[in-house]
Amino acid sequence: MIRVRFAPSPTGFLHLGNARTALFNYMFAKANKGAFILRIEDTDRERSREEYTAQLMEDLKWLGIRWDEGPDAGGPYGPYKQSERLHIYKEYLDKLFTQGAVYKCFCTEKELEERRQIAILAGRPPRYDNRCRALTEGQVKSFQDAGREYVIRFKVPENTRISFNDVIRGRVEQDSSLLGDFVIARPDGIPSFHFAVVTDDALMKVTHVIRGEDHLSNTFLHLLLFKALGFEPPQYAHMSLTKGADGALLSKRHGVTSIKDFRDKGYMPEAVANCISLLGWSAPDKKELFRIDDIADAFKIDHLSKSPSVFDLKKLDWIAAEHMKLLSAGELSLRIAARGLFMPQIDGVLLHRLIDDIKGGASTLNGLHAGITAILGPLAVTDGLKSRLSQDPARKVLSAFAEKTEKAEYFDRDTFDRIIGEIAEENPGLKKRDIFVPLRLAVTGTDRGPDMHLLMEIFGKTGCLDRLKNFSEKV
RNA sequence: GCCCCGAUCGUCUAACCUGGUUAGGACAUUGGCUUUUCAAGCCAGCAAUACGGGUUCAAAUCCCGUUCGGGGCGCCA
Repeated sequence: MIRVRFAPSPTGFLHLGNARTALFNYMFAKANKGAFILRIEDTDRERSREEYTAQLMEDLKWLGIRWDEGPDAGGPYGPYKQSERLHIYKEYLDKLFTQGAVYKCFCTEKELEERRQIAILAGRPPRYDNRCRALTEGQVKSFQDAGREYVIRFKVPENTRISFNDVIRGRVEQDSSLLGDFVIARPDGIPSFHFAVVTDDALMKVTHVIRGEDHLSNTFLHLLLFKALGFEPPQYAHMSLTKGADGALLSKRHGVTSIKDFRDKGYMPEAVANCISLLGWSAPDKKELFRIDDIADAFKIDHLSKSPSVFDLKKLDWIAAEHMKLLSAGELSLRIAARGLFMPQIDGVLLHRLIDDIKGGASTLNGLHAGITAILGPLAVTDGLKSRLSQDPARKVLSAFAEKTEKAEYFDRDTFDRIIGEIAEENPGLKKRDIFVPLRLAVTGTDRGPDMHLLMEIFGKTGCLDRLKNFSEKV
């Protein structure tokens, strides 16, 4: 049985890049009928916050990602929060001590930092120099007696070629001599990322670790730990990272990048998920528009690109508009209502026709809602509008239209067409656009929008005349 | 600095593994059509194998180097 996990640390909002990692893990699990585990990596006590865990889970669910095992769902290998697994790490840490695979390091952070700077200046790799590894028992004892704090470091074997077969990248290798002895437990006994990850992946029987390329170099350390602990390592798949338009890794300064941001803007979850799945991956049939759950079964992990990709908001807007078109007006108004946005009070059938007419032009629910209210809401007569309509032929068209409409007994589609036809006849020089644009401007305040027939139907005879009158009074 | 990874249109990508394509698609952009403006839709155009060697009858594809980009070298994850 294939088992994968997504292991975020609750130090902020779920980011587009992390969401993408979660999504690929989810799809991989689904495609292979495996299990998807959510594990919260909250060993950084200073930065981890409980509310971020809740937010993380909410964002994941919003995107349509469900997990089989996790802090809330439970599961056979829990607990799924690292802060609740401290006793487990302690057990394995003791084991490593017994084996002599680790040692106590009394270097202070300040010392370490100084030596790091010196190393960089001297052109040496800024890694730990392993000096506490050589401490005698007596030295260790006297340090401890003096009450000095210590961390636990793992003894990296010397001159060993570490290599593994990455599912996406193929063979990857490095010489262990380049690696310094790394910290696996802090003075308070809390494990470091490396130690917690390896222990948990092993104990949770994770078969495939799908994560960002930023962890590629860490994998060498993890492999060493797996070996020391006597566990079989999982398969690794390191995905390319996502960058902003400037080529730098996607971060807060690129603007809208957290899942919460997209949600707040009114993007629909299926569109966001669709869009980020296209970063570094393409569906076997080359389709670009889909719902994740519809294509997940065809997901192939080795189809992932090795090179980083740039997130393009324009493409998201297009995908989002396409998803908008796929939904019915009824569904769309439900979703808008669910956001706490109010719709103007007009006939439901007409409203739905209006939504169907303009939904393809919007990328977000907020945008769609704004479009609707802009059309139906009170008309703001701006100076720009005034200057465009206060001269002929616009002026003439408007007064002719008002006059004829006033006289008309009915105000339906045919009547409207007839009136337009008459105005055209009476003003031979005018193109149809010369008639429609002023009319649309006077009635809706904008030169773009849905079909005029629909608009006239929505406003009705009196509505139209009121709007025209309101306008002429202000000019 | 050292190590690891990568490189196809402006962007996302297909073709790479298993050498032979007019290097395909999508977004964006440009033009046209349609039209009840705009949008949408439809059609068309622009646009790429980073560079240099090698292997081969043949290289985007395999190999080496250069350049460029990213990541890592934390008591962050």
